[in-house]
Amino acid sequence: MKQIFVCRESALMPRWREAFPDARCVDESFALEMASAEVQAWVVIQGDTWPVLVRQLAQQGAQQGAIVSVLSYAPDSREATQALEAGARGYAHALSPPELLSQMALVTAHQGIWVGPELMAQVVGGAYRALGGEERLREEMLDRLTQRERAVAVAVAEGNSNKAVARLLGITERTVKAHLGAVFRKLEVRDRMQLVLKLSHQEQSVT
Amino acid sequence: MKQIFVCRESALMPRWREAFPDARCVDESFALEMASAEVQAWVVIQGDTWPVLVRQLAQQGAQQGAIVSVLSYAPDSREATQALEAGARGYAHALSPPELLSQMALVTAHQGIWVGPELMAQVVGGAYRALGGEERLREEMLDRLTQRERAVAVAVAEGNSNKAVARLLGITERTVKAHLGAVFRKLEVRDRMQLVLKLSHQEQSVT
DNA sequence: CCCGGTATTGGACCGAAGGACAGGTAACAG
DNA sequence: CTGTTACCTGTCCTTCGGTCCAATACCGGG
Repeated sequence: MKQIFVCRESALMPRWREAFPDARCVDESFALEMASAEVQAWVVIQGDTWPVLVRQLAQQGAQQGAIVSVLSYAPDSREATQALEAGARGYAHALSPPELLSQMALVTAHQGIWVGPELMAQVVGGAYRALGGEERLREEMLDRLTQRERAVAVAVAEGNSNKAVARLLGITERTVKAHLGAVFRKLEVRDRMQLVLKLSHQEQSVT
Repeated sequence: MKQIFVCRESALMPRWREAFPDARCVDESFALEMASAEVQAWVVIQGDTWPVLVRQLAQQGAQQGAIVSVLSYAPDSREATQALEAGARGYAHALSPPELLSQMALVTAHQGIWVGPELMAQVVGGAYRALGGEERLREEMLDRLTQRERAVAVAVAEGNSNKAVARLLGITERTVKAHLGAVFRKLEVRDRMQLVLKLSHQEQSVT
């Protein structure tokens, strides 16, 4: 398995050499020429055209292209998904220690995906929500409430004021407050803000 | 690295034994007892409570739990994301060949994710839409604001009170209100509720 | 029949939120 | 120099949100 880094010679980090002593450093066009299933390519992010390169490297022609991993100096979940979506099998910080790079190489060479636990959580979380998984969590929350409380909670979570909810349900604003109080206790939130955040997606930051 | 299959003895497939001759077959409660970082657990999907089991196995107490892989007789992308979201590191067809299972074990043991190319494409696709699509809209909103307004807006959208935002940014609560007022005008929302809904996802119901 | 949960409402109280009005500085374009 | 814009602060004032302490009524299980 040949290792090649796609970047300028000057941008090559010593730790990469450390991880793969036999690695070569090539430019984009040359990388495309030698892309094959026997090659592991490491693309260092610069500019915004890297997804194109990754895509080309990963699916050379009809069959299996190179095994592509993306290295970023400022990793984030959006970039990670973008990389995976383009066909990369690995995504990590460009300054990751050599041992980690070796591990990535091992994993990706065996049809695995390597992304790093915290980023993976976000990537998967995104997919989970996108595929309707969040509905289940939402239901799980809501079924701990009574009918009325549920109705109030949903209405509030849609951005309605207490008064508006009262009109909607044909009850007093006072009663809305009572139900809402119960909802707060049961779902363990402080106020309607936290409720909205809890019911929409799970990423509230406790102050 | 110990291999354990979580299923009834009768449900154990010969090919699993082939892949891991030393594997044990245990029930759920026993699996939970012996879950640790040195254990690789294979959960065979049956019923609809498996995500709970996976979650418990994967994050045993505070630290690292077992390495969990999920085997399904009817794999699909929703189930795959659900598995990953629950903390599983692998997801494959229950009738996968022994070599593939070994490969999965290798990959997952090294912090990798193994899902299978075609399913991975769908999972990532979902994440891409979820993270990419919404982010763009969100950015579009925010770049109509000044630096300070943006900072206030996101802080509020995370559920912070005016006072908390003031502390966070090192300014007066009054100033927070001023910026927030500007944000409301520019984004055409009535209050912080609508702001949260507008910035988190696009589904506010105008009353 | 009593107890507990649900649904409803009342009043009072206090803090948070948001608007109105009025200032201040600093930077920058015309 | 003047007008504009971002940024920061202040004082009122009103409304909204949330909690505490009540009360009444229904309904089902022990």
